[in-house]
Amino acid sequence: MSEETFTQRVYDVVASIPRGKVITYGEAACRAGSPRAARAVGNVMNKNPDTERVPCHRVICSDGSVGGYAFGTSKKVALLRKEGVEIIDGKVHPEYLV
DNA sequence: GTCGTGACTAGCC
DNA sequence: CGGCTAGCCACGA
Repeated sequence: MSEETFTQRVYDVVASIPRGKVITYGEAACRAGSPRAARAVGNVMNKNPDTERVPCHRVICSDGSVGGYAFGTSKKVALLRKEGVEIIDGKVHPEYLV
């Protein structure tokens, strides 16, 4: 149970993000147990095999930019907007952060 | 055990 | 405001 790796932990954290909200890679990394592993989180998301189970599109950069997406940043933005997240100039409003 | 990789972050010019 | 550098972490080969 507690043998979960950082990767497994990230999936759980991202999956716990409420719809219509987003968090930064640093925040996800912090919840995963490594506040400095924002980059590692990105790696996990990129390898994320279950995008439907893990809404990796709800993870954005700390500066508000959408960041990247395995299916294309454009797709990520479209999904966020559908969830109710307002994005301007490619940047998500900080109030949407959980 | 070592190296390379990447959807990051913060600081500096 | 915009671009670049250096530092950071976890995973696979």
